[in-house]
Amino acid sequence: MPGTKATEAERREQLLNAAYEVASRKGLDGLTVRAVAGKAGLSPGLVLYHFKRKDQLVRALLDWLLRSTSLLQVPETISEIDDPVERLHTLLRQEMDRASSDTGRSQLLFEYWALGTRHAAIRRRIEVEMNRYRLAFREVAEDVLRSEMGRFLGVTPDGLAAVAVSLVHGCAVQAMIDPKHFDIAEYLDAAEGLVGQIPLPTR
Amino acid sequence: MPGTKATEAERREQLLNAAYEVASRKGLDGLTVRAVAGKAGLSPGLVLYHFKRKDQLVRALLDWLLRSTSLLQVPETISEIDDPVERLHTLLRQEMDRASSDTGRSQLLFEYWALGTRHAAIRRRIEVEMNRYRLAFREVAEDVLRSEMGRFLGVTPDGLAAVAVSLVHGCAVQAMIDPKHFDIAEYLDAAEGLVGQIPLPTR
DNA sequence: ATCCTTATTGAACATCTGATCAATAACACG
DNA sequence: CGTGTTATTGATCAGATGTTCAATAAGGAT
Repeated sequence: MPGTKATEAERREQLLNAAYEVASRKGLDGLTVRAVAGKAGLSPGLVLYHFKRKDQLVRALLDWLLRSTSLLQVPETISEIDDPVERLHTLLRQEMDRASSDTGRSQLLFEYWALGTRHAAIRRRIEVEMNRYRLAFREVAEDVLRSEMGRFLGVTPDGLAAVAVSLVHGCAVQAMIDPKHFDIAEYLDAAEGLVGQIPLPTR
Repeated sequence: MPGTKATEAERREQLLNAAYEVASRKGLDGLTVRAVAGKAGLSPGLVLYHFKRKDQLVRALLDWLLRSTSLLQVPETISEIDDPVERLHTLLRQEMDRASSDTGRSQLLFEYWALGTRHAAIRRRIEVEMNRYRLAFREVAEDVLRSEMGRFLGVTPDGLAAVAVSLVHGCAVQAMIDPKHFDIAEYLDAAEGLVGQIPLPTR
């Protein structure tokens, strides 16, 4: 009674897509072997044939998530900007917009984040991603500090990068939990106003 | 075979204490009726006698958590500070220190936060707490903007307050997930350096 | 002492979960 | 066409979990 076969890669991808749909609707709690199988129109046994245990499916879904949105990409349009402060502004703006629009994916990543608190394997995966993210900001932060040495006394590139990361995460989280009281434009203005008080382009 | 009785309030408190111990060790996933009963040395049936359903226990534990650390308290030592910028600095420092030291409680709150994404009742509870928190910062933020009008163009009190909240949460989260790469002193300096570039007291 | 309310117990039930596995058919290959 | 490999199925198991409930005793009231 088996159905048509498929290559390992194809089936895994199909199952991961199903897993994402399930998890993004029902959360990580609702992510069950049977639910994934059902969503994919396949049998429960098959899910565990391709992912030996459930936690391997959960980890694979996290990898899939991170792969399908490599978290920070600095497009040429940004790296071409001359003024470092304005470059940081633009980068922050881009990331906050993305984080606060992509609510579905952000929610799921948020759940993984909380899960990482207890499960070392998940935590490690998130650590490296967070590092990658922070380092991308660090480069721009270095330029900012170099170009305006006197202004930021005692501020290190790492510190500034960590703060930038917080601003993005904080934006995503507040937009997720309490969208009504959260005005993203105001938030952006405040964030940019802090990181170098330069008359902003008309808004 | 029943054991000694207790008043409703006492038993609830005892069970909530047990629930906290279980949840802070095993996470919200590990928070099970039997585990709570076991930790309290009572029977599983009794847990559901006092909290009719499990999700009521979960909600009660969240209330208990929030009650036992009313999230932001502005002590007189802070409200007495004259300079608004320095007042904001001190408040930020206090909150970041607390958030990054109290890791156990912070972790649990973080899990509730993620849970709120899916469960409206939890989310609402967190919303009001987040509002309370943000409003406390808003007052100080207003003073800062009033005292240095020219410096922060286009920055509103709400925006600045939201950013301050992000800085605290971001600090807590980064300290939780990746304590190795997270230097809190650097982070503090960077955050303070942004919120008003004033020569810091020697560090 | 006796009664009555009720807090407490622990067994039992129903459900859901991850996991196992023998049976089966799809497919590649000779 | 025949044969062997293996992807697929679905029933099944074992364990955990939330919830119910009859039985029981504890403690206050009379």
